Amino acid sequence: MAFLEPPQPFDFALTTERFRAFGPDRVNAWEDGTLHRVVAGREVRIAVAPGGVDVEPLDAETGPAVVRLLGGPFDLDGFYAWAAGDATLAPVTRRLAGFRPPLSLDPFEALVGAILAQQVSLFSARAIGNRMIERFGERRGAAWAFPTRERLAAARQEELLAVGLSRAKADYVVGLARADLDLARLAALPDDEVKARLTALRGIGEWTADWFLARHLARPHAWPWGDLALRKAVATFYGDVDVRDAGARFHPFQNLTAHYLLTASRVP
DNA sequence: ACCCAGGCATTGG
DNA sequence: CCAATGCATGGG
Repeated sequence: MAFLEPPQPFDFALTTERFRAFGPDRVNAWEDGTLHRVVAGREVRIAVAPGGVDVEPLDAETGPAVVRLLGGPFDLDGFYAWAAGDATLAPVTRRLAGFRPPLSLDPFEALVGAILAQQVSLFSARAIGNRMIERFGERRGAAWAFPTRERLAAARQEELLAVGLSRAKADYVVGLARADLDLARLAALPDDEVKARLTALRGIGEWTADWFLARHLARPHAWPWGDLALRKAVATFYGDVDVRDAGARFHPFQNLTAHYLLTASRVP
């Protein structure tokens, strides 16, 4: 096992909590305290180590991917300094010190995962997603590679219904897979342009686009104000406020604020 | 048997 | 701009 130090501060248990919170995850598989994840076709194992993580195999391809997976790009120091001025957020950041919101490594995976999570509970979405991954993805050790865009572009609606998608979501997923849109190039565009390109697709609304900005592109200002769980979390911490407007209060750390409020409402 | 859960498109005001 | 409606599944 090779040692890798993500940006500090860093807390492995808090950062990986999301991979365990909603039932088993075939793509980010948790087994015996180790996170298993397929990167570029190979299984990578990630375990806690003093001051960082042990990664196997660690090379020029897996290292940067693992850092992103563990939320490396987020500016926690800046966030904590800013949050110290907010009487509600300050204790939350102290309690969750070192929590880095995990990032989706692949844009197609991020969008399909968000589509599956629309409207239903995350436990339900996870169960359906796991069945979809087992049918259309490929196993590599303890983890599964998420189904490729090409594979889902060729999927028949009936196959997707069989793993539990609604007819509408089956159409959304196949439509996205077949769409004439280079998902990797979205990373070069500003937030509102990314949202415009994505919401032009059937089945992708503002909520889905906001989570794509937040969890795949790590955009600091992403604020998924329509999210039901975020609405509850904001109500818990700030009372009866307009969640959409409240985003301005958290500028320029809306994304980290959303993740910290959500995790704080989940983790004792 | 209900009811709700980290939405969206469609239809009709 | 806003309200109502159907959607498929998992967990309580």
